Amino acid sequence: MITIEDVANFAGVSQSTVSRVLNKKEYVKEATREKVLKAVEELGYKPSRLARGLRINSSQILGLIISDIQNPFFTSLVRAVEDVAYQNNYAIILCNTDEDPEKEELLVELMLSERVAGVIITPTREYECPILKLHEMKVPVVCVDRRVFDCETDTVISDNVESSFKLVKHLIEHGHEKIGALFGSSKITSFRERLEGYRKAFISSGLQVRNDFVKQSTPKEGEGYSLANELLDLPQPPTAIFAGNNLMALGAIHAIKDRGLSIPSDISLVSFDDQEWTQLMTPKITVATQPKYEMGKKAAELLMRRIEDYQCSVKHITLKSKLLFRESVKSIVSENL
Amino acid sequence: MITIEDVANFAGVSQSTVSRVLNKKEYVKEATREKVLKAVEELGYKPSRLARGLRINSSQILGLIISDIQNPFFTSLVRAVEDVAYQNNYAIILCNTDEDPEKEELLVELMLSERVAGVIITPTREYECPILKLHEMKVPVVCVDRRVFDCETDTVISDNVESSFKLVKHLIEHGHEKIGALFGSSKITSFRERLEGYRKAFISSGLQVRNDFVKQSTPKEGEGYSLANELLDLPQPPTAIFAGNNLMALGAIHAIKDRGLSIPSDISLVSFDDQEWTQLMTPKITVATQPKYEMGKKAAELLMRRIEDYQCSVKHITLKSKLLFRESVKSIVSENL
DNA sequence: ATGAAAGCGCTAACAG
DNA sequence: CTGTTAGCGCTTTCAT
Repeated sequence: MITIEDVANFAGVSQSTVSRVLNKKEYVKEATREKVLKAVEELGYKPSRLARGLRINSSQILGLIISDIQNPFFTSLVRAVEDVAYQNNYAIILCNTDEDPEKEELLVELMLSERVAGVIITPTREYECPILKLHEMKVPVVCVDRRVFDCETDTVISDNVESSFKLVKHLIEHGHEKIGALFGSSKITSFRERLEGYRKAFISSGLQVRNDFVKQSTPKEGEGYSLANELLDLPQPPTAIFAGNNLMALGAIHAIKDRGLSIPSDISLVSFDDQEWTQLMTPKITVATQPKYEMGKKAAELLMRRIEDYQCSVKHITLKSKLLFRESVKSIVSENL
Repeated sequence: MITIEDVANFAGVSQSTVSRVLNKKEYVKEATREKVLKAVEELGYKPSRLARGLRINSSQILGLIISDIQNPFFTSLVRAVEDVAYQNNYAIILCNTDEDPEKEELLVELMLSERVAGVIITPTREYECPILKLHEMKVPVVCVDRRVFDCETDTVISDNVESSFKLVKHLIEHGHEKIGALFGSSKITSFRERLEGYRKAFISSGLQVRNDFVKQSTPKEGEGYSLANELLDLPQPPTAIFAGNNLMALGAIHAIKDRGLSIPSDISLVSFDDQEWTQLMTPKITVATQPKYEMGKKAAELLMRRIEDYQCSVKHITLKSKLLFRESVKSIVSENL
């Protein structure tokens, strides 16, 4: 492996000079600059990012800690972060928490161990979050998709309360009053906010929220399936289901199909995120779609900004979701007349 | 940040001793071992992976270079690699080539720069691949999903020729002779092999392969859409389409829908990978599904093995796909009678 | 079984 | 504008 010393010798200059031209921080005479660049080229020199990192106590790596890369919502987000990271000559280390706070903590420690330049994270809970450790070590952090209340952190989320409100309002306007809801834990702010939107929609319509219709668990497909079954097993089952994320929606759909029921004639359904299947299946599913890529991009930009200036003011960005009204909601107003 | 020196001082031993107990390579007296461990615990010491990496000239990081994380096929693969990597205390750096050989080369250089312990890659082409650079530097490499002919490398792929053969044979058995095919470039071995399977199916049935029915381009949805349109525009369009991957299938489906045609009554379709939408849409799509997670897992295991012993024998693993015959193929044999 | 010391490849004062 | 020098935090001989 060829080192900075080799380059220096080859070019007949000192290591510092090589370092200077490569980091283009200080002035170097044009002639020597060219000599060095030629040596670099000739020798095919690639700086050791490890050595550099050790010296400046920070690697050219960003940590990206998400719930699960297999959730297509996060996939887009990851891609966005990667795109801006690579533009800025950062690599990214990707990790999944699987919504497990202990795993999250281990991963944060990994990030510390790797001396990453910054981390983007979807925290598993709003309090007692390991982000504090990052703050202690002055590692730039930005939260994405979810918020955290232990500390002040740059954040990018979508308008959960509002999109959720609109989705449920849409159901209510179509005559639904018994609306089952499937959410992840309320310790995850996105779900707490969606639940809040759900409640607000009821209240604003002068309706009572029935807590037995609100089911919460791990926001995965399997849980969506069993919680939907619990709803369907109720003596007076809901006429519509509001799924708190795309995975739970998938579970709910399978639960509905497995009972031989159909959407929307037997039961209506709304959910989040415009996955391929939501528009390919019959009926097309009504969803609120978050600007996933944009969220990741903004988060990465906020992180780059804070890496440049650790002291800059904290920003909270809320991006708007788009409502896509499709075919999965049946109007049952006539039945009430 | 607390260092190994702090731990040594706290425990009243030397740095070497601390290093020894932490790397558990050499014998240390039980009593001192405990003292050190207690100090580590007390102080909350996290070794700098950067410093360690610099010293041993290799980080505890694996490089994972894929086409595009947004392709669900790769998503599962990535998850598998991550799972075994973390089990072995490695982190992973994730990158997308977008099928661009230049980008691939840059990414390989990044890996070299980061002194990753090994890399798993889906090469963008079979020859002139930057894997050679990795070999030069004796960095362990394993190819996944695709092969490479420039050098001997551990490889994990699926049985592309065979699964492709079966898929096309299935179409032929249902009376289809005009079968359009959508593939990525033949420089990508998986597509070359799938094309080979396609050809073999024709030959084994005593049929002629019509080259104007074989379309190749970037294996993305957009290209799938336009190539499918080219096929549909033919004076004698095919009665079935064989899509070379899930993205191109999606494009083809949209092309078909946009023309007001329907599957399978107007045109049959088969493809790869059991994505959610393939079984949620009507009709359910007949596919060959590759053991994605298993492929990633095997690849990661091969890599761990080669990291342990760089000289071990090269392995080529081919995993079996499963055929899922569903509703997207119409029998047209009767029409021929 | 343990300590002392050197050095991995780089950057950043500090001189000049 | 450029060179000298001193580490960053760790592992690894080499002694003892």
